[in-house]
Amino acid sequence: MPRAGDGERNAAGVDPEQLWLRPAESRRGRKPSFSREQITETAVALADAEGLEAVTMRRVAAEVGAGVMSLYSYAPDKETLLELMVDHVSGELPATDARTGDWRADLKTIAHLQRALMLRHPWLPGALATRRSLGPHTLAFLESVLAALRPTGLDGAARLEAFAQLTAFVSGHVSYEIAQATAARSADRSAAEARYLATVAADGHHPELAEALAAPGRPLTPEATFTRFLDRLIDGLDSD
Amino acid sequence: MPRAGDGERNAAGVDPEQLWLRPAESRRGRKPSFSREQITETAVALADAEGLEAVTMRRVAAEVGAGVMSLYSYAPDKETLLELMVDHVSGELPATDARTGDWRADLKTIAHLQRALMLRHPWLPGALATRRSLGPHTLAFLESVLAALRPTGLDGAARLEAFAQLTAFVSGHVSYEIAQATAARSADRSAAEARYLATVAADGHHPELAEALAAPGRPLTPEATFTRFLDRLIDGLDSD
DNA sequence: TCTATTCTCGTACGCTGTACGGAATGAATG
DNA sequence: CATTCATTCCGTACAGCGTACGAGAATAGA
Repeated sequence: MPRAGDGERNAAGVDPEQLWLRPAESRRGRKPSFSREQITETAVALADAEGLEAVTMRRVAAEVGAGVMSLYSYAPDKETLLELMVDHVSGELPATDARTGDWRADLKTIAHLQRALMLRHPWLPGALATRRSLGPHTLAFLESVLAALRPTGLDGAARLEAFAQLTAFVSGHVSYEIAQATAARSADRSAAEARYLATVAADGHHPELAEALAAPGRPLTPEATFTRFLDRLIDGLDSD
Repeated sequence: MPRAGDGERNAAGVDPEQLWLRPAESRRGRKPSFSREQITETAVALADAEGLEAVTMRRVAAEVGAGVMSLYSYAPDKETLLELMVDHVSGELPATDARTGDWRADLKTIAHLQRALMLRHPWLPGALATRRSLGPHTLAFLESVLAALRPTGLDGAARLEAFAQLTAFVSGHVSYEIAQATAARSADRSAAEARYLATVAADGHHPELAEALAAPGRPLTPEATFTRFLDRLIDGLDSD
């Protein structure tokens, strides 16, 4: 399972049974004007376009064309809405049940798909850092990763841990990748930072930093770096 | 450098030159009643005791015995205060300049120190997920890791990236570790979750999940898992 | 003593998530 | 058909957040 908490006090959230196991058999009462799907999709689109911090209840409601408090008929709180968003985009991951016979290759393929998903939804690593989803799409993905991990010979707990570790790795890498890209894009900020680092490097107390900054080497593509670290991680997965 | 951003709109922060390069030569004017150090330490203590979300400007001010707005004489905004906190605790990392001659062992030692730091300050992974510090302690630590990485033969950019990747890995792992521990501690929540997962596992569509949950295997200590993944990552560091 | 400078902090504003409760809706019941 | 009652819709309100503003207090140099 993906990680959660991150040192904050346990965010708790809502009972997963209540959240995910609802055939929704409301016979009586007023007909819903919106749908959970619709609201979730709107929130996802908003996060894609303007970042996770643009996703406020008021903003989502406005975008959907509903009153703010109407959202609370579809999700008990904002935290839950975020879980719905995470699970929703997880549905974009194809259920690659076609195993090639080489589990390492399979896992690498999966990780690259996960990376692509996170690049498509740059808010996803940030959202995953503080919560996890146990929704149907997430569980389907978990299921397929567990299947891919079967040939490793790892036991149950270890397979679950490997899944968490891989997700955390991809998430961490994409975070870094995005940070680099946006830093390069906002010129002022990164220029000030570069000047500051140059100052520090020139003080004589940071020779290693000075050299690392001076000799950048061939610029690796993020993709290449990702692949390299990923391969290390996966290749060593079944040892001991 | 550690990661930042996490898909959120660039939090920006404040010019690092303004922040970190200040001999503070105020001759005239009223004497400060507090100090940046004091405020930072208070905030760290608060986060240690009650989590990162307890660190509000009002709360820190109250704890310090100052008015809320007085904090803004010492840090231009909350984001900066968090950077100060991150750099402050980074000062607890010993500058292990004693290299053993085995760079892999050196890096593993460093990573274990980092993990211990994060376990001591459980809010740190969460804080690191959205920002990074370029303060003196952080840079000193960076310097020592770069030195340890020198024998790998990686070029400048690759060494910086390796540092970021290692930090992200440790951070990710400790997040997971903490989440597991706190989940186990809050009985209600994890019981509901276990029941839900059991339901899902029983639906026939998640055989892998069912088996992974059923056959937990010997319970690995977090420490052991950490070491195992860390070793994989570091052992493969110089290949390409 | 006067003046320039700096720190202190009460008040206030706009933002957040969401509790509450009344109005609207519509299926089930009498 | 009238009534009941579950359900959804949502305006209002509240506590809490980060922080802009500016008035007052303190201090060093002139």
